[in-house]
Amino acid sequence: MENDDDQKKSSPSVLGINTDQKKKGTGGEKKIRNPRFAFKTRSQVDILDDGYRWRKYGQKAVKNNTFPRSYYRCTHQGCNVKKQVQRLSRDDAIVVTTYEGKHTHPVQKTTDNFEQILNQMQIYLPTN
DNA sequence: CGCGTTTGACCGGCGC
DNA sequence: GCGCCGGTCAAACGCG
Repeated sequence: MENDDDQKKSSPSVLGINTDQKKKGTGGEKKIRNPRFAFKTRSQVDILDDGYRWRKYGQKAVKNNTFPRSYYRCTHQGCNVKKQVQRLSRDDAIVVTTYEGKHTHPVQKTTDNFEQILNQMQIYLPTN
């Protein structure tokens, strides 16, 4: 078998993905940047339905925090938006939701409840 | 049946 | 040069 490479994993060849994750180019520079903004919400659950569908792709513990952080990604065609949810170690009742990227599709669910959540959430603009 | 979720393992970059 | 950390992906399973 060919094992040449047995190395496993690897290869994302077929995926072809892309996105732009990091790439450095030579200068080219893309115009697009990933807008990042975070929300501080007071909730007991990290799953806040903002009207979009999210798929969890990982969970890792954070330093300085006894609670783990959850990574979510938007499952829309052409919508490469990423979202991360983290709980404050000091206030387990506070949930911080960070959105990265911009949605290319409009929301059709508009959860009214979400509107109420906005009422409790505070906006955080990274020192960006 | 399809989708979403979970866990483990791997990779790259950086520091010293 | 090496080790460490963070971050992401893959596969498999269960549910409605």
